[in-house]
Amino acid sequence: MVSAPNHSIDVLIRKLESIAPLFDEERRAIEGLSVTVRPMKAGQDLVRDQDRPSQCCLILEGWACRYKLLKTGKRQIFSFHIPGDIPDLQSLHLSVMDHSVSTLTPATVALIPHHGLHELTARFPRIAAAFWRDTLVDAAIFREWMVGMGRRSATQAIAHQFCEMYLKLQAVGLAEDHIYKLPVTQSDIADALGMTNVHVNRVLKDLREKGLITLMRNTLQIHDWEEFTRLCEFDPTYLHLEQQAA
Amino acid sequence: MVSAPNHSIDVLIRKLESIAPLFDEERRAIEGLSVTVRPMKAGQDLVRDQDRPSQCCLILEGWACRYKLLKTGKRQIFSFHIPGDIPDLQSLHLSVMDHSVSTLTPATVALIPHHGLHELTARFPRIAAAFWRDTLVDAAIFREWMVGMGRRSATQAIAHQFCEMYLKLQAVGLAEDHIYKLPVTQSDIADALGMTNVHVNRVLKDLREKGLITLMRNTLQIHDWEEFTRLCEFDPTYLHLEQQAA
DNA sequence: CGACCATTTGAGAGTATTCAATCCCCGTGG
DNA sequence: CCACGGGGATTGAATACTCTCAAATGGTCG
Repeated sequence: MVSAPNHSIDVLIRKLESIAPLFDEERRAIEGLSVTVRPMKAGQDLVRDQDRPSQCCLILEGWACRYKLLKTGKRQIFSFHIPGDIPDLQSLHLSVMDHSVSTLTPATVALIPHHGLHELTARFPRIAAAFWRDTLVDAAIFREWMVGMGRRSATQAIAHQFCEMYLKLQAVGLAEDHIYKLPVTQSDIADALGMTNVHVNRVLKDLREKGLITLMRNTLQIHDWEEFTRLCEFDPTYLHLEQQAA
Repeated sequence: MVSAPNHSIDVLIRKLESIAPLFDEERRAIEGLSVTVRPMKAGQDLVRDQDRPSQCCLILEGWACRYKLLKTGKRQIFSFHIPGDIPDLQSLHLSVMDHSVSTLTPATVALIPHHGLHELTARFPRIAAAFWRDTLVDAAIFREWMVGMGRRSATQAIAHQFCEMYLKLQAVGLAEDHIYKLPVTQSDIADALGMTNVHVNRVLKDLREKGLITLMRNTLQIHDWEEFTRLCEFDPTYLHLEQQAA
């Protein structure tokens, strides 16, 4: 754990500015947040179910996920998170965690105390609105995952997941040309989509054999974006990626 | 469509006060919102996918749901809504709807213009925070539904759904003694849980034969709450029903 | 090289779906 | 008052998709 250089929080400013433009004063206030930067190993919990956190985790590098474990040991993953995300932003208003957050890869996170965020959002309603909007997009993604689990075939669900990941990564400059690093295991994907790792493996094999994707050493390439999105009925509206007017 | 008597919005004030206490000034400001009360038939859309609404719908009476239709005609229901809910509150910050909202029963709704809500939340950050918190609970419920679809057996998923509905209805005084009116079809339940109506029917039959529930003429009774919640591993934490301190 | 984890493959079992057909309840109209 | 009509509920039989259990293969790091 080291003291934070102020620019570590730039990734948050960029994220918020992708939601709505910020005034200089607002930007300075965000830069003034006191944060603690912490390196993490893969598979470490950032927050646990039933915790009552006093800080939020901003991901600076690496991937994380939100998940819940059932008594039977089954795991359901709710979301994947990449740099710029604050997976536990909800703890600002819901005191008890109803799920856990953990890293999927080695990662760097910035811990931001709640009181700093509370002051920030109270002083700057536009920042509060931007955070709120971010949690609404989060919820929209949850809904789309529900569609995948409830009403799409396994193939469509996985393809849809890959499309979503591509657009989210592209939005923060971590992907282009329909190629990206996918540093998660097939079991992670299975737990996200409500399948078994065995079945995920078979679907991936099928997608490869049909020439739709290349996936090796954690790098995914979608060969024909148009065809791929048609296959899984991918409509990016729910990601609300277009810049929101002020 | 008739002009709104001010007290029609009381249901919203009660809802918000169940989240966080309000000052008199805040309460008066909410009462000052101009709203339009509209009676609806069952199965009518309140908002549609791709719409750009300029108002939100507060449910005064009846049930509604959020859903999305796939090109194949399959439907996924994301949530059920009861009096006091604003199912499309997200439209305040996300201009384009990524899903639809419709009534499930005859209903009364109050339409509240966005600009009124924007002014209200800008003037009263505590009200904004209460709304935000409400959308966070919404998202928590989405996550729990994901667990149901992804990692619970059909029986557990349905039982869990019934437990959740009971607590939500009880919280607004519409249920007690583990009995409540469930005015939705088996197909609605199926579309909510990602199953077929046929399978829902078989699971319900099984729950009845095991003496766990009584369900007739849209009235559900859970015989043994303790046993029932154990059966489906129901933990109400995710509903965040405890009163939040100011 | 060995340990460990992830991926891959096979075979058999189950759960849920599909496609119909029938039943039931309730409101409407004759 | 009762027949009719329509939506929802119920049931059956065959099918399909996914899971479970197991074993083998492959890759990476110390």
